[in-house]
Amino acid sequence: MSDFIKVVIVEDEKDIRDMLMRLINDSKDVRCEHAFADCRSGVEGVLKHQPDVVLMDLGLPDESGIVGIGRIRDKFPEMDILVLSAQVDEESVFDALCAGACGYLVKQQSIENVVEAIYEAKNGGAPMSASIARRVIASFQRKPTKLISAREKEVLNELCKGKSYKLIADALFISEETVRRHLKNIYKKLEVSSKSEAVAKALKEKIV
Amino acid sequence: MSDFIKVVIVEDEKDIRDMLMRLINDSKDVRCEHAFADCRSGVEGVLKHQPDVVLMDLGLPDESGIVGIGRIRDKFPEMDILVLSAQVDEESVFDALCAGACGYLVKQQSIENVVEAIYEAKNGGAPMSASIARRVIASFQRKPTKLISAREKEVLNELCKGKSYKLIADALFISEETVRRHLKNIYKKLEVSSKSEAVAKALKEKIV
DNA sequence: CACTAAATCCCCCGTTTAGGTAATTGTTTG
DNA sequence: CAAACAATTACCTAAACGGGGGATTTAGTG
Repeated sequence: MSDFIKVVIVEDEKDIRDMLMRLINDSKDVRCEHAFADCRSGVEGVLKHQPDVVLMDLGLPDESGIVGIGRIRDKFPEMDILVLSAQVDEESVFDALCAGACGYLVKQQSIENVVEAIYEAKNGGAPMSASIARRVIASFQRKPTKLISAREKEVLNELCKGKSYKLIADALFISEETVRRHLKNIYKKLEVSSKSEAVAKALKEKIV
Repeated sequence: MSDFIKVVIVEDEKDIRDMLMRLINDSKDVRCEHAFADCRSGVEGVLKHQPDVVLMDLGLPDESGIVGIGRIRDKFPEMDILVLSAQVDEESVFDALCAGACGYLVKQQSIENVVEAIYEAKNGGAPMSASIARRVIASFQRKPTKLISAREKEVLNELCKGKSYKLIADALFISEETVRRHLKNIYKKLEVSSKSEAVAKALKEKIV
């Protein structure tokens, strides 16, 4: 067993791949001996060599790195997978994190810090480029929804606990009829037509 | 207008407060002239002095820093609020982020890096102690739920779109009766008894 | 002061849903 | 191979729900 942090790279651009390898192997405590240029062989290589950390690109020629992350995750849930991508769109970021990445580096911003990020990942952290981190945090924050009134929000809140009309009525000390009326208004405002739809929308849009 | 990043501290322990102030005022580009020892006066001070960054403790004598964060957020949504707390429990972390914090530093781990974190926050980042960052990221990942079968997961998926039995049946090319049956099983497994409850649970527990 | 919006309560009616019981067909797995 | 489980369909009933009316009170706003 070596003392090095073993790294595998999956990245299609040869220049970047080589640069990453050099950056890593010039640093102490980390070592990269295997790098792959597409997703399928990358995943295969990762499963075979079982590194401590994977550096994963997203825009790969054969299939998205995101599905690769999922595959690796299924086999080795403890492995640290760091995304290193040029893509900064909402969907790529969150899909990658949902798939199991433990960090997300934007190529343009953080490629020189990749070794530092590897240390951080091994240290139980979650290295992210600043802009990514901010967006991740922002995703927790409720967006201000003028549409729904305060009282309606309370009703919606109870609804999201899965309560029936009757239970909501009890919780808010109003009649079942009033709950029904609020729900009608909420449905109109959210453009939905059932409790489950309303709950789904409310939770996804972080209204509650 | 000064060129300094203006910082206000809200922290009840005098020793820490003083140390933070020294750390900040010994660094360049940042300056702290106001510090408060409880939440209410802290919020008041923040609203009055309108700093660029707020350093906020959570365990304050009068009320939780979390409500303070919310109050500040309501007035100045663009202000960067950094939590600096000893509390590392799940609830404190996520409540603080939901309330509007843009970063979370664990006192024991990151107090020396507080100035660095302030720079990072002003730079559009979201400074977090390593363990916090990892937990934030982990919260995106679907927890492996053996309980629900693959087919049931599909049904649950459609359910989370707010569909009726009939529409789910159409979407999955099965009879309404089968949908009903799946739902019954899902309800049992999730320990719920209605569509909205199931949707709420599925989305909150990230089953879908 | 009139107007509006929010919150409250009421009725009706048809549809949807939840829970019970039962049965058939594959697939997986010990 | 038998047992267990997943997926499928069926029927019945009472309760819950969604959409359609209408009404009152209070608070805020032009």
